[in-house]
Amino acid sequence: MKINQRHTWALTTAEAIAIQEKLRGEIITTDRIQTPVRYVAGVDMGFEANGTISRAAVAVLSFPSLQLQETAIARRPTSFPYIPGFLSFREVPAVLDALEKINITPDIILCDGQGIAHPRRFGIACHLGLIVDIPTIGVAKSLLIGKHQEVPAARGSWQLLTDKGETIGAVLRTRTGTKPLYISSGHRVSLMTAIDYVLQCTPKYRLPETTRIADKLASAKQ
DNA sequence: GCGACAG
DNA sequence: ATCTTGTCGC
Repeated sequence: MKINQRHTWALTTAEAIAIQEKLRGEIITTDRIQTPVRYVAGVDMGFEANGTISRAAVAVLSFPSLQLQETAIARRPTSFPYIPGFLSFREVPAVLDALEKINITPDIILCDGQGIAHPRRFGIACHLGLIVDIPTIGVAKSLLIGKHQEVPAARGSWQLLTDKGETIGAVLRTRTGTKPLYISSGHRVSLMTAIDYVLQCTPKYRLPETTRIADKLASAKQ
């Protein structure tokens, strides 16, 4: 698929903050999804050589059948350190390389990390969604920011995630008795719709099938 | 100043 | 994320 970059990636944290604060205004948190949704993609990262090489993997699955359709892997030198709040500057460049190799344009992308559940409301799902202009959902395995009440143990249970009086996402139990996932709008997807798609993509395990497959690809070097 | 802190 | 074996539990 085609990709139109919005800015360069060799940045200081001060420049990164300026970009986040500028681009956050373009984020759409209501549904602007091409329906019916036929393809859902998952992206995940792996690192090699003490973290100096970034490896991104993309898996495109059919929806709602969740059958694997296409995969791609991309490698490139890591150019930004891991700093909480700036994950997209470290991971998005390699993810874009991998997405460029994909022939099927996904209708929705599930990202490994937060969407607007971020200190400046601009997590990796927002950043990626804005650049590729495809609906994105933030699916994080742990909390970055926000508070929430205890989530009941049953699959499908969820609680709102809030910060400074704002709703920024939801904490969702995708499998009974396992740790919940942190869901938030990336771009062009509302929170309720995000919860719905994440549940439809987790028929059996805690993590969405999309990210599970991308995860295997990103780990299985090659 | 003291914690918290996606992957 | 990554370094790493066996082990506890459904």
